[in-house]
Formats: sequence, structure tokens, C-alpha cells
Amino acid sequence: MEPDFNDKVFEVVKQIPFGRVTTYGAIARFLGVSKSSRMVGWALNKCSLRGDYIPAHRVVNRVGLLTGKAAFSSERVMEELLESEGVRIENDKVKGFDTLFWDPQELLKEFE
DNA sequence: ATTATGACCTGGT
DNA sequence: CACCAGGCCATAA
Repeated sequence: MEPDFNDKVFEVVKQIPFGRVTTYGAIARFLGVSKSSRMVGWALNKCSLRGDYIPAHRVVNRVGLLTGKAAFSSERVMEELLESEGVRIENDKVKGFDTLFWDPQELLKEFE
């Protein structure tokens, strides 16, 4: 399996700062496939098959909803991981999501 | 090839 | 942000 979109997603996800979160759409846009935001989620779904550790719990949908919790070992794992990073979860949604949101575009600022 | 489904997004209400 | 309708694209049957 050669490097592809899938790997780029993991690269970005691994760059997400501690205690911050991002969205599938943001990653999709960053990779230039804003129309294929669903594929980002699909890639993360296969993250378990990858050797590297992927903090997929830091990736939520556009409203901060933990839509991917079901794909984890246990649905509580995602919440606990986020809570352990200082992210409050309320009704399966990230509290203060607009503040914790981290856009992949921030990576490009390092090169300015 | 066609239909259905999904860790989604946008836009309108 | 709550709810609804339409759209995008890869995978599975």
C-alpha cells in the first residue's frame, strides 16, 4: 500500500496540538479535497490497521460532535482521552469547541 | 453497472 | 446550534 490521501490524513492528525481538536472538513480542505470530507473519516476508520498511533479522538465533526466514538474500542474511550487532555465533553459534544478548534492551516504559518 | 451506507459539509429554516 | 434537504465520494454487496 503506497503513500496516499490516507497517510496525509494521519500526518495532519498526528500534528494536532495537545488538548486541541479539529474537524474532518478542515483536514479535507487542507488536503484540497473539501468535497470528500467523508473520506477523511473513512481513512481514520482504518487507522487501527496502521502501525503509528493516531490520536483520532482529537478529530470531530464540524459542530464538535464525537461522531466517531463508535469506531473506538469502547465509546467511552474517546471521551476519556479528550477529558484527560482537558477537553470537556457534554452530551457527546466538545464544550467550547470554537476555542479548542485547531485548523491544519496553522502548520503553514511555521513557514512564513 | 446500480444501490445502499457512512468517523461529513453546506445552506436554509 | 437544533432540524431538514441535497450533495460528494469511496467501499461493500
